[in-house]
Amino acid sequence: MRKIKRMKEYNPKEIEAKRRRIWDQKKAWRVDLKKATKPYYNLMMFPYPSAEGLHIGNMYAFTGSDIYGRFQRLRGNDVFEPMGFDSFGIHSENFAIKQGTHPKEQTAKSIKHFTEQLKSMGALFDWEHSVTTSEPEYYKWTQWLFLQLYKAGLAYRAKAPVDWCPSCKTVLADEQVIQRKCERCGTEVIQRGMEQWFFRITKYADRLLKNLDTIDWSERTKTVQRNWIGKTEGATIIFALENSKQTIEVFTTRPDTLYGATFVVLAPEHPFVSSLPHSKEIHEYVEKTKQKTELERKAEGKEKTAVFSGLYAINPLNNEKLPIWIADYALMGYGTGALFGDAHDERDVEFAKKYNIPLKTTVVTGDKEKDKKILNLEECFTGYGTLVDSGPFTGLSSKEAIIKVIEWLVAKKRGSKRTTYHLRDWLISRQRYWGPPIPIIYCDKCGTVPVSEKNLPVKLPNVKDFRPTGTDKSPLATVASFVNTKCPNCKGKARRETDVSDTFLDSAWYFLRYPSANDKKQAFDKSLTKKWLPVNMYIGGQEHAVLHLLYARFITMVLRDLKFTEFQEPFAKFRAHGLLIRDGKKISKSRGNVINPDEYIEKYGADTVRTYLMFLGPLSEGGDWNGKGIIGIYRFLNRVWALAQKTKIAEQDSKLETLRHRTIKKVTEDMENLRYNTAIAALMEYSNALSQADSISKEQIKTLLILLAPFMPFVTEELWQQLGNKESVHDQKWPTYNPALVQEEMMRLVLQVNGKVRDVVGAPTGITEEEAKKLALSNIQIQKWLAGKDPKRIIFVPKRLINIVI
RNA sequence: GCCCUCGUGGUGAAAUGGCAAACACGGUAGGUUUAGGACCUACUGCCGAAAGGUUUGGAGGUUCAAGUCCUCCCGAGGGCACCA
Repeated sequence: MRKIKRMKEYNPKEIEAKRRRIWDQKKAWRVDLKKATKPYYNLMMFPYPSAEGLHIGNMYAFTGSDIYGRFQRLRGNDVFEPMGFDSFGIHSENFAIKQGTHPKEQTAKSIKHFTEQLKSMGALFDWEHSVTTSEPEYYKWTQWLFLQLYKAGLAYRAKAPVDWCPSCKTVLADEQVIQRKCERCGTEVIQRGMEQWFFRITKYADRLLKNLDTIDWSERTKTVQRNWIGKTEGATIIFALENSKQTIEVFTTRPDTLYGATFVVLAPEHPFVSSLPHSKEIHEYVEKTKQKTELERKAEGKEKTAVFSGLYAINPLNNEKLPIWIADYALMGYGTGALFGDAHDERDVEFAKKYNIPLKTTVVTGDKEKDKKILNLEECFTGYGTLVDSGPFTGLSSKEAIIKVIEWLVAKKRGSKRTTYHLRDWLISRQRYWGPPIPIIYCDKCGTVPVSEKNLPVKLPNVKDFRPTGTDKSPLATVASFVNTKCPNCKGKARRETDVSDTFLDSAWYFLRYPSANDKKQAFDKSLTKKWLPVNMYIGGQEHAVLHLLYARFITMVLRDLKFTEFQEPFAKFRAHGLLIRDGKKISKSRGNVINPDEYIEKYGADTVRTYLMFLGPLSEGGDWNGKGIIGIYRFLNRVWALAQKTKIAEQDSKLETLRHRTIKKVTEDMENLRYNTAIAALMEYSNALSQADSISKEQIKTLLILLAPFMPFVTEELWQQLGNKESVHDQKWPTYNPALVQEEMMRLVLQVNGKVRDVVGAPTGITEEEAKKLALSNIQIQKWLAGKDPKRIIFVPKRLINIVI
């Protein structure tokens, strides 16, 4: 009876259903968060449950992360691997609009479908600690978080030029505008002056930058964040106005060129411009520029436009009179919104030429030919060089001059060192429906009043027409019962804020909620948080480098400053996974090349799909799914299955033992570095060797199953049980290797002549240089190539080769 | 324009400066099978009958030895961008 059962064929569908049932019953993924002694928080980026179902790209990312979690568990850690849903926000809302259903219904439906799919992939997800950002139990605490920032003076409302997406009908954060287009829908954004809520992330710019050196993240991701924060060192220079007490502050990274300044440019939005005596020409220019859309500006091909203000500034260095122009190539959002123009900046030169403003060379290279052109203004030199025609600074190098000019400015109180950042404050209000209402009340008497914490959550009302209005207001503004409220202060009539917060606020703290997911009294439990955070390993998409990952770091720093937590950085280790493509092309609905994971799981089982996805290439590089190769993995599983049915399990063979130890070493190292593709290859070699062997030991097959368990959780468990083991394969100890056994006794010694391989011979691994030389020089092939000549030099590389140079 | 990553067989890809193409897919031949599929064995970068030569986007360089390090160029992908 037993024998018949053992001989049965590999049937993934049956096995996976059975194993899932048993694991669910036993709650095999459960970890006691309070009692765990070796906490290991393995996090992956929770999905937006907005699409028709789990995308193969989601599965790729989750599998990569789950394998790492399973590996850590086998190494004896108490692994906490939660999963949840980022269900609030524009993604889910847009999908609901498209489907013609209410977001609330649609989200519930999507989550149900997603959960089913997620359960089929065989991950360690702890379903008792899941979060759904659109549930009041969750967003209550998102609102609480907003209030903490408000109280700390880090949330403020201000009127500012903001980016508005005409298609999504809401304002967007700076980070959500890519190439002046909406990150979600690709529509060109319009700049509008609107009063909006911001988080003061710029206050943390320096810390966000400096801390990057302390965390173990993919270097690529760090670079993107560094660039986004965009620290620039420079100086501000105070220009006095001619015949006036007023001054203008200008930002520059090149104070060494100040001596050669010939004009000053102000951004049209610069406050000084509006204070100018109103000439019609200036007024018209400013109005025209403001109305220009980005599209029109682009169509003009960056052609600079300007108007002369009629005023002059005085260069503090040499008292020269500089005309002040108003031009849209000066940007209010950068530096001080004002700049000085000189001959060592291409944009300045282009501008000066168009408006016939004189220029003056003050920096040269030292190359005579080149300098001739530079001095004649035939060529624009923007690099560092030596100063000429610069009064007391003449002869200095640019670098010296920068220091000296700043010293001079500071001494004369005409300027100072200054650092600016590309990073802007985080615009978090949205004129949409599907998000957490911002917990603020406006009272005519008391002004802006925060909702009291005990009255949270401010529940999102059920609105029939939830579509964006296109006005400056969220659909919530149309719900009188929501808007009209009492002032928490004076109990008088008051109005609620009707905007909701950005989805990225929901996801900026979800990892803090997971361990405390069922805590009704607080956002996160102090002792649980201390025990489990920061996250040990976070694997996710590189596309979130400047959005989610930056916001999460910011929120974590704020919470630490407010003494809620004790750590500055949320994710100790972060690794970005690559993109899964198909036949060399991006996978997208519009291309019609989407892959439905369900189909493949149905056909081959989740074990095969997981392993195939990881076999495509290194996780960090992504992979190219062409679907054909999946059969190779399926065959591999079948071979492993057949191998475990092998009855000839007997004594150990030393050759296989060497391979076993080598495989353990290779796989362990590859797992650590997320090089799953080569780990799988090594396991295939090991498995193939076992298949071909006459007899294999129990230890050898056990090693195979444990090493394979993170990749193929179902079939390894099934085979483990078939071998008569009572415990789960996933509760075993990761095998260790003996370094002494990794090395084979005999090796292949490569014999080279002048760097070319002429023969390969067997030799003892520990062969000495002398012995190797003898061996090589007596070799017939080598003698043939030496042709009687004496070697000039012999290079011996132990355990590898000997190279004879003639 | 600036910054980052990457270019290796028919395909996905391997390779601490030390035998290029591991592991797979596909292909060819053979075996097995009532047939199909599945499975098993051998071969499979290119030129060559063989000996041998040759090959990692291109051109140089360093080195006994370069896919790997350096310089320039070409191409692909990503990020930033009138950022002073």
